[in-house]
Amino acid sequence: MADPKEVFRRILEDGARSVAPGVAVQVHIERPKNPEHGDLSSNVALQLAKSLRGNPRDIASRFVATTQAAVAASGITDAITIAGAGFLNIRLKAAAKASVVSRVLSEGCDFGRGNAGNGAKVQVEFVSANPTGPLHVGHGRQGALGDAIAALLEFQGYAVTREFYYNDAGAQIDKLAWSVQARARGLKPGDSGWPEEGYAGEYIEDIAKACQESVDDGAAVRRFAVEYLRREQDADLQAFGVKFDVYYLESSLYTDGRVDTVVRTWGDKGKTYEKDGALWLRTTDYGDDKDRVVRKSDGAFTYFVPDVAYHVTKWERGFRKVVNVQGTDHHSTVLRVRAGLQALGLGIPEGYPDYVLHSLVKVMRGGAEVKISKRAGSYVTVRDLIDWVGRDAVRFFLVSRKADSDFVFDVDLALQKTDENPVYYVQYAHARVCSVFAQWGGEAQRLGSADLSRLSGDKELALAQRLGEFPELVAEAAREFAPHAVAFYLRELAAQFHSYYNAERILVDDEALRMARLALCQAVRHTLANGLSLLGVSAPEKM
RNA sequence: GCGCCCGUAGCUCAGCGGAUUAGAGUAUUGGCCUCCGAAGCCAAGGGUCGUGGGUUCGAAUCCCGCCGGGCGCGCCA
Repeated sequence: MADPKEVFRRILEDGARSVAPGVAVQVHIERPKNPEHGDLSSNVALQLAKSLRGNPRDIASRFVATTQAAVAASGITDAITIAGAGFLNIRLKAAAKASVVSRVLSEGCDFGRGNAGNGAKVQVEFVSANPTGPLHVGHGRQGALGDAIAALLEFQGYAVTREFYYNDAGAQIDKLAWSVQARARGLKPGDSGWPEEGYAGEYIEDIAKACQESVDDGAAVRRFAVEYLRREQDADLQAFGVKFDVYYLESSLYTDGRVDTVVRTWGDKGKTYEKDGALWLRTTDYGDDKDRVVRKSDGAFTYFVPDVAYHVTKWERGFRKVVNVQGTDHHSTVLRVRAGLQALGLGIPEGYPDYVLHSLVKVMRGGAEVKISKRAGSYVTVRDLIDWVGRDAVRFFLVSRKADSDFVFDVDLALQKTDENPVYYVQYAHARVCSVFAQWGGEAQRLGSADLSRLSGDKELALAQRLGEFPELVAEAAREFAPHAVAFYLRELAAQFHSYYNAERILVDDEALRMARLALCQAVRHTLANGLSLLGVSAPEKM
């Protein structure tokens, strides 16, 4: 059976053409919060009231009259009823509610997959940490967010590339090399002769110890340190379950001439001018509050030039959709990069690329904020979090809030193995289903022929309806780059499942009923597993 | 000072291209283990949606002011 919601939508769309010919209206179908208002509801009559200048309830009754035959033929409900200001409500037949179960069983790990992307190339750039130290919790949030966004887009039919961009050449790399050299010479942070703004973390000493290069060979030390930290970051990312397809080096943009090309093109288009010994770009032409320096008076380019050159490569590589995941502390670069791209006149759209900016992560443990770690010095690392609470909890927690709200990571909560801990609560629901199947001992394939009309209780039908929301939910989460919606959904689904599981016995003697309930449980298991997989969290069979 | 973001139950947060009585979790209180996992379930209480205006038949949702908090405002990245 087709999705009841879509059936209802089509009936109302046809109804709208007849009630209000020539008026364009988007039919929204909602699931009312109040069960007295039925299972599905639409406010289309209220929407049309404005353009038709009519009473919403009169328009609603015209809808009821004109769709009567279609409703009767649809099989999903007995009648449309009018309520309140003019809402059109329907109560679904039990069979319509349960029908989603057979769909989930046949689609399995593909349940929820969509094809909005239709194979289009998308790039998600995230983490992009410079190789000057271990990854911090902010990188963790980016990793969890970016990877989940990438997974959501893949699930909607996009060809996704996960990319990591890093600066292997700038001033901060010089500082890194100096810090390692100073350590190798026996200096410690704060000693006289320690480089100004040098890196103080313990890892600097590790690098100094491991480095076989001559202390005086700055270039060699620098190369060694960058490689060392890249390896460390990769190990952390692997422990985090994040894999990148492309690592893009900022230095390559200089060596292949792309930076020069960008600056020259701006000049050719008359977008730059000299002032105070520097070269400036007219970013104010594109909404910036002041123009920006492109080439400093010492002859070096500012960071945002290679940034723009980098985004040109994204466009040239065929990515018409690009999502950059960054901290809100970088929000000023958004306008600048877009302005820089516009100034090149390459026909790149104004809003290119998309950004998801996330705010800061505060780590709490034992009622106090944790600000330092031994390894990194001044910040808590991703590795610290994984060591404390495990990868699944870190990934689930870090995507469970919308990106632009501050996040307090409660280490003690993440360690609890109780219902207070959302990730355990969701994983536990999955493990419970698996446990039923282990006791049943039958073959899951047989569930496809279960008679779903045996599902009749309020809880099981509500659970089935909840499953039916999953495809639309993930589609919207992908559109809005909002994986937190998936985390919320999973928590609600888990709660509903636990409630059902405690209220009803699954392995009843009545075989037909048992099979129907097992089919429902299996559908829940698939949906939980699919959702968790999008978030990069495992779905354990036992806990 | 300017720009962006946030302000919803004691706490942590959803909802915000307007629409039927504002949601979830947690905390609090009271129930539920001969029976598929009590790592669970059920029930109750708890909110002037920061604040003052405006638009609308209708605003947590859209617009403006104010208050409170975060981030950014470099010829740093």
